[in-house]
Amino acid sequence: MRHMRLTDWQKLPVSLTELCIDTTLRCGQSFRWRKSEEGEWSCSLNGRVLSLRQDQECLHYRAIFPAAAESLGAANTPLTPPPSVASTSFEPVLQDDEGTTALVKHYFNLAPNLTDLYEQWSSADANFKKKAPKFTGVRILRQDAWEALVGFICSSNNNIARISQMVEKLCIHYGPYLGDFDSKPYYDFPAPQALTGKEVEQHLRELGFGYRAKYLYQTALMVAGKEDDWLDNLRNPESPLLGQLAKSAGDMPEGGREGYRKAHEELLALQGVGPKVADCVCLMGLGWGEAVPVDTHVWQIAQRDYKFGKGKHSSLTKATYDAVGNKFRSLWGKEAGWAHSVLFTADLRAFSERLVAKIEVKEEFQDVKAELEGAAAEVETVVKSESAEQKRVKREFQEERSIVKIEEVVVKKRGGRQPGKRRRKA
DNA sequence: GGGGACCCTCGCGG
DNA sequence: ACCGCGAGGGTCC
Repeated sequence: MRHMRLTDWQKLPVSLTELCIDTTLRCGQSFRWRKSEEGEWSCSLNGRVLSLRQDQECLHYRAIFPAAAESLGAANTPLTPPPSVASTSFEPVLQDDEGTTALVKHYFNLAPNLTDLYEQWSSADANFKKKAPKFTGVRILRQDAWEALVGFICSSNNNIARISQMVEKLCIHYGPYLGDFDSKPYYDFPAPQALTGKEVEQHLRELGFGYRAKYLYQTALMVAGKEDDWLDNLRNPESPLLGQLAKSAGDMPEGGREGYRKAHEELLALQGVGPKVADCVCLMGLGWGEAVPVDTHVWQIAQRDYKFGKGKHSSLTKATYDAVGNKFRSLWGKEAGWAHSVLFTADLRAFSERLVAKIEVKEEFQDVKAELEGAAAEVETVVKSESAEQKRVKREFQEERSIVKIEEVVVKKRGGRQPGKRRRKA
């Protein structure tokens, strides 16, 4: 076991409309972030564990580093030396923190002004204008392309909870061990080479990956067999790797820029990568803002709000897929994929933060109950008038309820008042 | 280009 | 209580 070293909290001024990590880290972009009971988000990233909190004004962050970075991957890791010795053998704290600051700014893609972009998309599209206000601060992350590729190969015909578990298993079984913190082991994301062993496919099947086991193994083989920078060479030059210089990527035709189309096409050659997964990797891993992944959710949005689903585009064929992307690109422009993610998030069932936000403001359990009764009445009327939406609304409501229950537990733990009746046997 | 099959897990309705 | 069924950020053949 190797202990890890914790840096001090640092902060970056960011408003919640420019970045909301509670939304952004849960909306199915990355499947690795976890939120602790204390409300702290964490994820292993670039050889460290990054932790985050956010308040009205700032994003607060700190990192946990392996105690001896130079011995990473060594078979026989030496025991951690005593602190007096240890402090001299590491990089200086200042340097670590500098690196973490740059990583945070880079990973969260903080350069574009999201408020301005929302403004543009709203003036171009009444539907966006209607839906977006409850989902501000949804920002496309600049994830590692390989990690995005793996995550989205796992995503096919799957749900976010299971995808997250699968990705975690990959890190635990194949990722580099970073060290222990609070007597828990941490692992980074595995490189392609780590998944090329002959036994990998069978092992992943045993771990519950299903048919995606083969996709991951085959894709790892293919990527590992190419040049090391193959994937990163498909990046948008306007969105380069950390520390590299940005270059223009040209004007954008309806079908997207040349570099985007090239990247998309190359990715399609990989196992388990179809048009949707390729677009996810282009958008979230390679910095192509015009990539619009069309999945079942987006397809439903396109039918419900953008007049698809009839005539030539009655089913989601490849031609329809492209038409939906083109429609959104012509509507929202070069960052169409960013706008698409806002609407996608607004449609995600897992999102019930409207209620939770109210609870936090009120802080009173009785008020929450009143809120719930009111919500219940609302739901009933909706159900009566819109039978097509009946199931969806009901389920959404039930999920909101379950979140409220979690909040109740928190209130109780804090020594708040008891709920009284309605106690269930555990 | 359409339509199954595909791994697995969970929630729902009978 | 048990079971069949469909859906979950699709892709392959």
